[in-house]
Amino acid sequence: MRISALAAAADVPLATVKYYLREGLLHPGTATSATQASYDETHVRRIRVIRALTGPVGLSVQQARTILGLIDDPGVDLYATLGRAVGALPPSVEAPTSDDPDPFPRARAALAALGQVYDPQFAAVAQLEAALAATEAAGMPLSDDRLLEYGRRLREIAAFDLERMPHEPHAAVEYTVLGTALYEPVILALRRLAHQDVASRRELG
Amino acid sequence: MRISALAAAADVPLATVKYYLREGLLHPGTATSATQASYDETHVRRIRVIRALTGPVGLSVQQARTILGLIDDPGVDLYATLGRAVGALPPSVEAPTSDDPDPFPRARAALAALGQVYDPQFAAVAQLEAALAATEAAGMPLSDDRLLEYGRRLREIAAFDLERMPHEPHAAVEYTVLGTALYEPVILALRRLAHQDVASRRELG
DNA sequence: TGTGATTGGATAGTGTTACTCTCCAATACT
DNA sequence: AGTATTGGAGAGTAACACTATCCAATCACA
Repeated sequence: MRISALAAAADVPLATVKYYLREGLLHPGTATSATQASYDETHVRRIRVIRALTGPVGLSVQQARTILGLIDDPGVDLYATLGRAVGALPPSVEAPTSDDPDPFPRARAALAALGQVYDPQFAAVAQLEAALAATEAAGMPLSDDRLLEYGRRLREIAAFDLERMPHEPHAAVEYTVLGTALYEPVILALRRLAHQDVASRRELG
Repeated sequence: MRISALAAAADVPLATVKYYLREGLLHPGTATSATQASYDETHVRRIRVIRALTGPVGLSVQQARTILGLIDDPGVDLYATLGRAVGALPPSVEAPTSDDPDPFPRARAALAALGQVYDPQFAAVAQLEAALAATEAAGMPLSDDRLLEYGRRLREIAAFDLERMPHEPHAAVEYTVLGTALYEPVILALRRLAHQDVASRRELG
């Protein structure tokens, strides 16, 4: 398959395929001559993953490159790999100043209330802190009972996710990293739709 | 309070306050002379909401303007207002061609499986369709049991949200619109952290 | 009452991002 | 033989969220 066939198969403009190659999101084809290379199904699949990540998931090309890099070449430690992947996911928050004795007061309190263990280095802690700070700044702080409700339901979802994790290490990384990112838009859409469903039932009942 | 005091109180650059005024995200102060206007606490709060929406929630200035406009001036119909608000939230998906007999096959099947009623005009339907299409394109389609699990937990969360909705109409709009947007980053962060917590318990146990 | 700072407002400039366009010489097809 | 397409490089573009510069009209204080 030549580059124009690849572009057609993945349904993206040729110039965009060239752009992904240049940016290192897409692995080069195997060169068959000085001005020709051939591409295969792995390239088509890769482009589809790139579009999924930069589209619904909302990643920048830079973030997508990081995520894809982790899948292609995961470290030995699945936990550390997932940590790096979560750090690349939006919302990106900058690391706190290292001399701050309590950089995440809201997140710390919330996780304590939930009884959850966590690694303060994990990017999601800073993300939770920023999200909680935003709710307060906007005048709608997260109440304790809401935190408990959300935390409980999301832990049930997380437990389900982990039950389905493949055993083979490479597949596990791909499942975990892509599953974290790809299912998030589904979760948000389902909550928005559930609001509508619950509201309509309440009106009628 | 003059404009520089407002900028200091809300902790944003003065030039940015002027930008928000120009873009219509922030209501003008009351003019006290040809070159002076005075601002109050409502302006400070508004800027905080703007920063919350354009920061952790990840809205563009354009999207934030739409959301804020709906809160300021909601229609008589809460349902329609929420629908418009959800349409302004990312991920933005374009409306399907009107002559397509079945524009949302995946979302339709998913909502049928969940037994949920929905309005096909509701933007979240198109968002769910795009999110499901992305999972398939990336080679990780959402299985039926996962859909059921996610749908059930999110409906529980949605029911909780609605229970806490204020009765006064204006407060209800603000709660619903801001609550949908502001709590989403919290939900994603909590899922990411729950993965870590559940995984660590599993290893130890 | 002078005088330096600040104001609201308008206009233009900046850096980033995700493409998109244009060229090019070197093949490939017919 | 001649037209078309290729991979690759470079520059261009449009949108975005500020940010900087100006300006004449006040204002605040000495």
